[in-house]
Amino acid sequence: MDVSHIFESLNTEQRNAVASPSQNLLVLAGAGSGKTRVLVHRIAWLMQAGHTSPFAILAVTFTNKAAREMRSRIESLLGQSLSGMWVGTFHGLAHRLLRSHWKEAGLPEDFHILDSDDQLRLLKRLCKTLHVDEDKWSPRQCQWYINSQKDEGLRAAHIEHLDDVYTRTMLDIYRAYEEACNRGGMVDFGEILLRAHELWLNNPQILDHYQRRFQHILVDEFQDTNAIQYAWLRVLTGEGNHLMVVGDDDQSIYGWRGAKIENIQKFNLDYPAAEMVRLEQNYRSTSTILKAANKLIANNQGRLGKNLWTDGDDGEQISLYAAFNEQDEARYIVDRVQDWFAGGNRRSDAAILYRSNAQSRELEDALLRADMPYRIYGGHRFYERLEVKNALAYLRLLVNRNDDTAVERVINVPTRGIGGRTLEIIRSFASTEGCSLWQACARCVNDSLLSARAANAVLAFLQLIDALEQACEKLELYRKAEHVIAHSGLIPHHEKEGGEKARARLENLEELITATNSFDDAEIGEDFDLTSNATLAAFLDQAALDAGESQAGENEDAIQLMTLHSAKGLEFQLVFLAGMEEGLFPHKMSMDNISGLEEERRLCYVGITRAKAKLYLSHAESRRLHGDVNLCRPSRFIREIPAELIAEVRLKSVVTRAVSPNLQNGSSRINKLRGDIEVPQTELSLGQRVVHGKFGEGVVLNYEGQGTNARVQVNFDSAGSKWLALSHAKLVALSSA
DNA sequence: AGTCCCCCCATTTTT
DNA sequence: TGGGGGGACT
Repeated sequence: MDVSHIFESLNTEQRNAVASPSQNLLVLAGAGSGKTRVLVHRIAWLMQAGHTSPFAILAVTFTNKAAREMRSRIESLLGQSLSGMWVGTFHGLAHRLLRSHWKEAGLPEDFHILDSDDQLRLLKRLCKTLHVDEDKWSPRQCQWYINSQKDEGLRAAHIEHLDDVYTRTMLDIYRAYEEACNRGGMVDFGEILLRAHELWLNNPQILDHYQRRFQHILVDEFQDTNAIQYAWLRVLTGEGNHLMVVGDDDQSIYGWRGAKIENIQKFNLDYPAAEMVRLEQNYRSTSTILKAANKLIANNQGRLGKNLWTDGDDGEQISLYAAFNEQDEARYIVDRVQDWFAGGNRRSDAAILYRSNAQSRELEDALLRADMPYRIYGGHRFYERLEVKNALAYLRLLVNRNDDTAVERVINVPTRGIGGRTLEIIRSFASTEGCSLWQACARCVNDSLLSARAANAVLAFLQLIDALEQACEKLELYRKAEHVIAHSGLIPHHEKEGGEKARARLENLEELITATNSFDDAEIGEDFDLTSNATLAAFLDQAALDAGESQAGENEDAIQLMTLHSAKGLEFQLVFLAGMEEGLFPHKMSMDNISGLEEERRLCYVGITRAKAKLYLSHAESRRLHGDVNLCRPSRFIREIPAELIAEVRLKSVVTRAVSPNLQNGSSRINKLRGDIEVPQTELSLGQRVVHGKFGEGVVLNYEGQGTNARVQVNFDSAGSKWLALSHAKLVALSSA
């Protein structure tokens, strides 16, 4: 068969990777080097040149979005549908295994998935029951502890009873949590991976089956795998399996949630004969941007090593703006975006990236003032919104009455007179009898364990769910959703909140119906009966495992705002890295140890390499944080970029920054370059008339503090009265004429 | 049961 | 500075 079309658009290294005969292959793919392309073409190559059946291929990604994109790109390259091929996230694939082999995995057939919100609610209740001192151990902390242990592949029983209070307390809760999950048939995200791993260890015949089946295993974003994901892969890859992993150690930015950069750095230790292919040619950015990225990341130790290059031009210099404060920074950025848009470009080709979400507010304000459409990524995901989760809980009860999480959630939403006291009776009945909350409800009503009023209310709830199920029995999935939302009382309940909030909630409920309507059961395969409970259950699983991409206003031409973390994998013509300040980026929580700092540096590397044509860096000399003003030094990352690549921006003109090697203090250099704005501070006195770069002219009203802490209050003619840090405000004294 | 107020907290986020 | 959660009060 002619397979030349698979190679046509590839460079030499990409071809080497795609057609590699090695059993184990590590593709070290720099940013913008065609990583997904190589994966997609490799699969096409396996199928067309190697006559590999799609059934023999397993492709793993981290997000559902990446999985969908990969599948559709392979399909369009091959011009055929790939229904037999397993393409999905670690969680999605592991979940699929558990559904097929629930018995061997020690799960009930109707087990359901606990998302992080459900998990937290459960932990809150457990902490109460166990009388854990909430001031010392927050449920959030427990959640973090349990999830990190599971990420490491550890169950409570595996952990040593160290003699410190922390471990002991956490273990008590972990054990109680495991027990509750087992009793209720609940599985959290970490548990999905853990069980899937154990499934193979405990059932050699099942493992053998999948090892035989998946001759070729491909993993994307390998630098993000955590211990349990890696262990799962290790077990799956037996004697004869072929493993290809693609990743970039320089883009590992999720160490804080368990990702092990060592997995990629030490790949050749576990797979000794592994071949390594480097993809270093970059098709995204200008040479200037790549040089900056290369130099920056060279400061990290223990890298596999890689040097990005391009055929293309140098492009524009990187612009650096030293803002007076965060407002000035935002204003500057918005001005640049307006110029860009006025120059005939699309707003959506520009992105503002920042380290922490709190930074978005100031930027939003400035964008709003400038009447510039914007879109913020992140925030609550669709399926995690309160109203959506409420509706899903009702739907879950149709499938499984014994879903305690769902009962807890909606037994009194909307309010039907089942208060804390009643619920407490039901809960304790359930735990002494070892039955589900639903069963406890029914028996408490029958055995008259509740007051007449409470009993009526509980009965009404039970009857409501039964009635909903009956009405839904023969309906298609989206009709079910429609009916449940309409008759659960959720609409008036959320309407009552009033205002914009209520409107948004009702819209989301509508959106949920749309989502059920377009739910594509192709992914589950065989079962096409849209009215079956199985279809509903499959939808609910998908809702738990998929963030729900749908975002409002997706088609509007808007500038993109997001954290550096969520920018990974994306690219934009124009990129702003805002808040390049010590303590913010690198963040103060991560800068006191080498590994934290190096991860921050990788994050910066990710940010820089998002830019195709033009990169702006900015930092504020003072920034309001948690209410009070902080003076900020420019980020060390700015200094790690060669000075000749950077053009410093001043208010009215652009000057090229002088090349001055190895200056220890970046800000002193900056001040030197701005010598013309600097002013001897002794000239200021009360009543003195001054001019400020941003606020214009004003009169000194007051001052306090000394040295670097000195502040002056100035009453500006147009901007009103402000307190300014004297060492940073760059006030120029005017003759008092 | 619902509202209001106070106190505490404050990186990054996917599944 | 501001949002969320918990407790107390109506």
